[in-house]
Amino acid sequence: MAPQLGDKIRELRTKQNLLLRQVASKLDVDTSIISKMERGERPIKKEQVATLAEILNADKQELLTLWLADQVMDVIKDEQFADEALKSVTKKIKKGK
Amino acid sequence: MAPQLGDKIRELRTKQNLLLRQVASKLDVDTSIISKMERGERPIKKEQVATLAEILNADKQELLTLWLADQVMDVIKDEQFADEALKSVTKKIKKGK
DNA sequence: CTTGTCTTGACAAATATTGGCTAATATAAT
DNA sequence: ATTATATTAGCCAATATTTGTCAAGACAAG
Repeated sequence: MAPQLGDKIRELRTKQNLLLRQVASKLDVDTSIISKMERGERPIKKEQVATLAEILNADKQELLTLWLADQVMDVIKDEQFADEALKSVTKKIKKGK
Repeated sequence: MAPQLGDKIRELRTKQNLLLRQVASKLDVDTSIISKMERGERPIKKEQVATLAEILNADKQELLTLWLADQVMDVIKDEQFADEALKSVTKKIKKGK
């Protein structure tokens, strides 16, 4: 199953032997913030995702899609009629909105 | 296509010849707020949807589903990879999250 | 022109979000 | 065990967003 964006970022970072503080300085935020982002404790801003893709040499589109999926999940988690609503939205956007 | 929640509410209200201020008082908000809710200019709170279903003798589940679809739309509108993200989320929730 | 309904915009108060700091906790090496 | 480095947790202040209230405007009916 598709991971959450935070998991993906941590995976990319550790595979390249980068430290939190190294990524943090490039992203210009405190180390603790990145740590929280990776663990899903803090939301990640869209522009930050793009920057992270560059820092980590990752596919920007892939990360942005994960990011968006996280946003959607935030909205529908714990919702009883999530499936119905998703279906309806899917239809709607296929028609060019 | 499924209407937005606001449209549906206005439809229900006018068909029953109810005035904004009548619904407003039952919902305990200012008239202007309802007006904006119906036109999608102000977000509607989840609890308010349930109350509105009672006031308007509508199906609570239907309204809540419309409400949720609106929430999702807010997130994905203007997003390039909306379809991809939606697909992934749909899969994820089918597996019981 | 008066009345009633609905809409709109401006404003302030309340709430939420954000990031930084610092201290605490791991983890690893010697 | 001590040192060095990495990560995480908690709290605070600044900022942004949301919220409701109010007054004024638009519009139609009589």
